[in-house]
Amino acid sequence: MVSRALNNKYGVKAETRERIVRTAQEMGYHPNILAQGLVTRKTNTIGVVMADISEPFFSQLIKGMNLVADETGYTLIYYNSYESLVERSAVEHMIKAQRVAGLIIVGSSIKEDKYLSSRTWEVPLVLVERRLTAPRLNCIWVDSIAGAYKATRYLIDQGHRRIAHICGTLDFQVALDRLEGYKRALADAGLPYEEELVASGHFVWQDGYTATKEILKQTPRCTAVFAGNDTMAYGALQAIAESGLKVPRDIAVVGFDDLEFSLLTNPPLTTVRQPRMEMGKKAVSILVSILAGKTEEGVKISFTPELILRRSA
Amino acid sequence: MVSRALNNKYGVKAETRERIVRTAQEMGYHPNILAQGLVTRKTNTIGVVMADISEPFFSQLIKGMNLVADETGYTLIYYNSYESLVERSAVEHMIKAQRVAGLIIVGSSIKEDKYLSSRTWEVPLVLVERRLTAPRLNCIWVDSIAGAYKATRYLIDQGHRRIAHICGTLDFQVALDRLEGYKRALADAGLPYEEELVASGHFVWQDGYTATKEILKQTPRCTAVFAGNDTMAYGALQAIAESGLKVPRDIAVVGFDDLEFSLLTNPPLTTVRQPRMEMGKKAVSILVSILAGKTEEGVKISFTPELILRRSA
DNA sequence: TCAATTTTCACAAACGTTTGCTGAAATGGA
DNA sequence: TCCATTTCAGCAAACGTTTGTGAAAATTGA
Repeated sequence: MVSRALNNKYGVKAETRERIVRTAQEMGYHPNILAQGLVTRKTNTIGVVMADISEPFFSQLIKGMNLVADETGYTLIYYNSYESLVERSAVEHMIKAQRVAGLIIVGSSIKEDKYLSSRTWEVPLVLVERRLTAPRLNCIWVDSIAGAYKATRYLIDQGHRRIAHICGTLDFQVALDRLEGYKRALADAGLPYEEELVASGHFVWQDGYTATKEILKQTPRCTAVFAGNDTMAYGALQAIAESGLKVPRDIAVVGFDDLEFSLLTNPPLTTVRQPRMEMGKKAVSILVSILAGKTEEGVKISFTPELILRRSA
Repeated sequence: MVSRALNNKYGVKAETRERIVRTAQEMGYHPNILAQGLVTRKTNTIGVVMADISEPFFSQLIKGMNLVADETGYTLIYYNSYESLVERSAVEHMIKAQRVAGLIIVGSSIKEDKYLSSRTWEVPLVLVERRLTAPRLNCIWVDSIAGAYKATRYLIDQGHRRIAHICGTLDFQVALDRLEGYKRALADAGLPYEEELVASGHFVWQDGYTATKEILKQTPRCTAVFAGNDTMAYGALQAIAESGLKVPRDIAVVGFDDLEFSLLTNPPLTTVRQPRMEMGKKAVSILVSILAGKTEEGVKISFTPELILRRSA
């Protein structure tokens, strides 16, 4: 019958199938996706949960996800969990009400770890920017420890001895990891870890700015700042400029992420690049592959970040 | 029965309804959205078509749309029409296959005008950044003519007499409008319109950069550049900096859009602000209102942009 | 108390697919 | 030619809702 013909199932002569497909085309037939979902008990919808879709960090990630979703015939729906804790209801909602086939959760807080790990979800979960050990959880992340190590090591190799670090919210694994990478690089170079050189922010411009202002008051002054992300590095650049100091002559600055705008700062920002579009693509393709039964759950993929040398360090 | 109780329909005693709702809650009941859509023949899905979701211009727009969609119980699905012409199939696809209840199309090219205007669509269409007269089409746009007029006028008032304009792709109404606003301001001030002071780009950084490099070669040199959007203004700033000239001392620069980064350029960019989040909110709320039958189709809403004075002009 | 009216409740059809099942037709081998 | 096997076609059930319809129950007015 028609359904079997269009879906390439058994029991239809090739010639008949072709005729059916052709006339369906002519009649402008499009299957009703709702009826399909209802009877097959699965949808072609993937839910994506992230903090705030408007943050520049996410744009390339989203683009990558959309690209692969288009190719594979899946539809993405986005949910903003502005405060991380709301994420819980977001997850339930997407699974229960929206009937998503799978879920991608970007950059959840470590506070959610038990929640995410403790149960087996009705649908496969892909965690981006997280590395959890729970066997059913699929994780994709950039090795932030290695990235931070590279950045710090580079500064040390350039002769810097007092290197400040503005780390992100420590509820997030990436912030912890970047701090860890910073510490290790220091330790490996035989440099002391000085508490007063580490400030904490929330990954936003304002915090990078304020933290840097504080750090600049210290004597002896640091000669380099490694920011936990590019946005805070922009704040650092601003604070340094206002202090009348020159980057990189007086102070070097290194960021993390390599946002598009980092090419355009003054001076262009040396930073650790995360392959954001690649990660987005990977997140969807892994999930699709799991949904198709081609891949076992429990995928763990780590990307290695790259230090991009520009003029700020 | 249960359905009527949960949906607040007639024929259910208040007390019974409450009991039903309560037990439904206890049982963790969530209605199957597909079955609902199937029988009511309508979905709670809104399709959004734009050129490229990863462009910074769209982020606030998306945020605003998501915000209102969440509130009103609608789900947004995004489609990137990388090349504008692909938009056609995108529109068909969303209506036919995805069964969207309505469609928001952001920044379509004027080449698509006949296509969009010529027929009455199965679902309501909201066009953002466009103003078309077709009676069934709902349009939301920023008055780019007024915005460009304000920007140019401001430069004139500051004493500039040779003002360059880098306009965007002239397939887009906003580019035409901004050029028009520029011309009108010139005319009103009794200044000549000089062709060689107008360059054309595609709204991207690189084009702003290249165009400015060219313009700077002219003698007498212009003393101000009005860019068709902020991204091209960033390119202009870069080109000017490389020429050894100072902004705003030697050349003033004004942009259009007021992207987040425009606060962080060197110097911070004077620009025409578009209320992007507001527009996103409005787009969805209008559409929802039309879908609910509360608003007649054919809505035309124009926002007035604001000139944000910073240090680049 | 009884009829008229209103409220409540349950049944069943319908939405547009997929898919198991059954019988018919075609094909192949002897 | 006939039986066994394979291929094909179509019927009907099921997915989980909404909603029209009609019966039963409750309420009202006289």
